[in-house]
Amino acid sequence: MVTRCEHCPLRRFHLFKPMSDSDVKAMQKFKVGELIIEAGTPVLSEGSNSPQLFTALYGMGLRYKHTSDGERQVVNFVFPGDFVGLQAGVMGEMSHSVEASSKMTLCVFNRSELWGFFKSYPERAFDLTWLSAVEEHFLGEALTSLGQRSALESLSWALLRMFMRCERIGLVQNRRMAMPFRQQDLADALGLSLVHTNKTLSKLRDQQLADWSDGHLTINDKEKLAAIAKIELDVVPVRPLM
Amino acid sequence: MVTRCEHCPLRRFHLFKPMSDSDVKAMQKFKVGELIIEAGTPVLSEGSNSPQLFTALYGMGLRYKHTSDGERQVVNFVFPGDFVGLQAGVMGEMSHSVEASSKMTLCVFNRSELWGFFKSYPERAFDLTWLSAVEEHFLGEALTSLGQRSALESLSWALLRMFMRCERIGLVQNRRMAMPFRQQDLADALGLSLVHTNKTLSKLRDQQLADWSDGHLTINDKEKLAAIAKIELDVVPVRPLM
DNA sequence: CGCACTCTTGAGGGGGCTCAATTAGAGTGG
DNA sequence: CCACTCTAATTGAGCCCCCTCAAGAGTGCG
Repeated sequence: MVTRCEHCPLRRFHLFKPMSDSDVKAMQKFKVGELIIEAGTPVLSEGSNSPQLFTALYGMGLRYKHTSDGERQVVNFVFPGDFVGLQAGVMGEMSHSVEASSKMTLCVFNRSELWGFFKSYPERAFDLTWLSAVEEHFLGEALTSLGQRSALESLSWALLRMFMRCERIGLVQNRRMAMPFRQQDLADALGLSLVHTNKTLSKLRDQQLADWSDGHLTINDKEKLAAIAKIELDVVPVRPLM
Repeated sequence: MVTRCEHCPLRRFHLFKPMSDSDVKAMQKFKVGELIIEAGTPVLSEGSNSPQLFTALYGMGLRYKHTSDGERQVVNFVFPGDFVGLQAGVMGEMSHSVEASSKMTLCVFNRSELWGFFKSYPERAFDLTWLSAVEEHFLGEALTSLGQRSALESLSWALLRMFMRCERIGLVQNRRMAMPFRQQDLADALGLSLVHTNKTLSKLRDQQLADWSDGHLTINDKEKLAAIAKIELDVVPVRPLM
């Protein structure tokens, strides 16, 4: 049972730029199916030349790279509405891997049709570039977080960012959301050791700022957390949905 | 005296994806002039909604963000051939600022024509997306560098990256190139303190690995430096030139 | 019940931070 | 031509945040 784009459950959220009817039709023509995978399954591999592109529909995952000494850097997290595989689509291969952290459903597109898609639907091509720019924006922010902030600040930033992203797509109920990642994932994202990540998370819990345990994140006071993270609360930019 | 795109001095370098005649004509129609600025001059400001987009033709600059506590994070460096302002073009505003570190010449494009450009030249639109993906790739690498590497490794990585980038566009002569940045710029890029950056640069100099002084960078043994930086030597990806 | 994975907590050491002072070079103006 | 200023690079001293090593506890699974 494949969801048709006109019934896409994500479209209604204001996080996404509104789509015209012709946008929706274009996507429906481009979409070739759905992929359902279990937690822990790889979606795309670094260096691979995948024939497919995806949009996350349900579930969460992470993007990561391997360094030559076997370490892992988590580049970003994947939430519903995120587009996956653009690099392979235009550059020919992925510079990072993507893997599911929970059970995921992804819309599948054929990479071979991407070029025709660009020609036929310039508005959507524009949106794809936009999306890429949003991604770049986010990485720039992550870089800043990593370069300038203490562990407490970095973790506050990361948790709050994820929380606010998920709020916008209806995944937060009662100030609580599912967070299927491991502490190691967040540590690898922020360049911290697992041990120190754990201790800092305890600190956030003790101070009642953010409680991440049992696979769920609870945030009661976003203002306080934002003050520590040194970010504004109103800055989840609107982005296109592909 | 404005350079016409068919005489663009950058096109001949293999760093860039070859351009077809129609590509060149498209760019010539899109280009509205050149901007020449002195070192220290801002090109684009964070949050600004610039009416113009640029491609660096000569000179170097840097991209940076300000954090709410007044610190500065250098996101990336700008070299000839880099496209500047894409974020403003698609998202409506820049998420970082760009400023010249040396005297620069930039090709100028009108942002208002970007949308028409996308419709008229889908190949070029595709290339723009590609470029954005390259940028994302680079930021991912930077994130890894910052998150996983020691100061010595990070600095080796950064210097070697810049050196190899400039080699590809003919700016290296006799293993030596102009490097108009300040130590503070590099420190802010890598999330290091100025003091420690300085001491680590001395170390690289003592070990005869990389000598950056008097505004010039000399690298004699790329292999050794690459070993420290933990990167391969053959990985400056081909990218489109806009 | 043993193995694997994740989270947790303690102890000790070092890489990179901050504070502070000096040197060198480039203007600028009297 | 020299005093004054400003910016960039340099070097020393002391300290702390975060790292590594190590061990233990909780949970799910074959």
